[in-house]
Amino acid sequence: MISGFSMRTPIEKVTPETGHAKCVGFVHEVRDLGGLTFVLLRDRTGILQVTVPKKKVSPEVARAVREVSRESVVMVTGEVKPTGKAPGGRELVPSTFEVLSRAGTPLPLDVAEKVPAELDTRLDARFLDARRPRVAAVFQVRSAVLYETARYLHKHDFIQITTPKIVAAATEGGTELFPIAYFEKEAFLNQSPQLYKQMMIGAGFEKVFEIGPIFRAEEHNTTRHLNEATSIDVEVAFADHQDVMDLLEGLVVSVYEHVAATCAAPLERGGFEPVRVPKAPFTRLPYVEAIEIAAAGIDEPIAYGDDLSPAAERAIGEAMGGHYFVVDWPSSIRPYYAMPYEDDPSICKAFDLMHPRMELSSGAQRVHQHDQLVRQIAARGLSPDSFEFYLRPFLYGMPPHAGWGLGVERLVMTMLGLQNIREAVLFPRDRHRLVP
RNA sequence: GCCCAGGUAGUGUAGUGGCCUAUCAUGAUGCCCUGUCACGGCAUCGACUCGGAUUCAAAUUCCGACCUGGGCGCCA
Repeated sequence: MISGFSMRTPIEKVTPETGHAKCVGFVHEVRDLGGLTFVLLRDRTGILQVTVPKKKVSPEVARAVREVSRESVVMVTGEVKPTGKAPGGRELVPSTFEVLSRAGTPLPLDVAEKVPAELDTRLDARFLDARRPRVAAVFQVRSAVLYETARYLHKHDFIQITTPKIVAAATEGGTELFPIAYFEKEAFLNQSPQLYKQMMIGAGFEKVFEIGPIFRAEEHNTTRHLNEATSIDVEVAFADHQDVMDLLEGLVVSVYEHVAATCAAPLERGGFEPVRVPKAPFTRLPYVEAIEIAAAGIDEPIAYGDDLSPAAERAIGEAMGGHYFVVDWPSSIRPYYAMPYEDDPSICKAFDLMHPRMELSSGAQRVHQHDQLVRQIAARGLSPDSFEFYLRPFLYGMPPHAGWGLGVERLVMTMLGLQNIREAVLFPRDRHRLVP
């Protein structure tokens, strides 16, 4: 009878001194030498060698070991014995060996990874793929990133909010939205909490953040875009772009430090190098200097007023060698809500936080005066009437404010050197993938 | 959306008109093996995405569909 899982010993806690132990996990590998069989038992903390001398164990144990398949779930009890012949200097000799759930054969992919599997194959069988220590490490890091982000912001007196993901209209512009049926009305999945967090500035919350999903219906097909992503969104009242850049770089450094401090073991099991904590402050590179660096580094022409292409970002990233901000962007290529400089309205108080490989975050001081917002919307050829829902809070007292949005997947991806952003999501949604 | 490259056993691959009754590895199944740690040995199993065309002959060439990867655009 199965009982007492709470009494089991995590594999990383099994030492030569453990004595009697109960361990549970997956059968990572079976090596049958004839009279002697080695079963590698894996839980999320590591791998333990179970050594089975067939003539010295009970017939029931011998039969269970003979019949077990790779990746079956088993519970094993027995004596832990110190030995120099086994990994970790200890092995478990079973007195009971119970198969709790037998894995079918053949497996859709090789968890032990003697043969690699393509990402598409892996995502189709993500439940198996995630058993691999490398994949498990990614999501332990992602969890640590989210934990430290929330802790850091709470510690800085932020209020965590959650805002609707089902919205009535395209409010921010610049991207395609997913239409959905909302009873008798048409609705959309929200592209960004931008306007809601600004409303909470209008509500006097002063410092708000949200960690939540964002949806983009863009038909891109790259290693750095998702149609459903997770965004860390921050908005701060009585702050300018410099203030929120300081906050952002402090957060990024703190997140790296927390991952370095808490995820060393899973990263090592997963075959990752230890994370290297970036040094603050990050360079603040004016846009005009950025395009000069880009122009010198790439063949394609680049002019003032162009956005930075991926090739340009890589060229600048190579020159910068670490995280950096691009600041003082031309107002013409930033959204209507970015605050122009008072002395030169052709540039604005917007910024991007860059990792050498790609953009991580965008932010700005926002326009907080209703009249100015209306003018900037109109100047972009948009109709202020269709922004009524957005503009209304600005009529009744809106503090000056600034904020940013930071992509969780890109942060994890660049932190760990992942080649494809889909690796940083358990169940990614891209142009073609809707299941699992 | 545009462009490029692909689709061969469960997985990863080799194979550019006949030598393919399709390579190798891993896996699965059975047998042997008491110190493996990518265990080893023997045997067996298992695949050319779909439809059409060209040809005496197609995994291989052509057309279409579907699917996948990547670059760009857009975007974060």
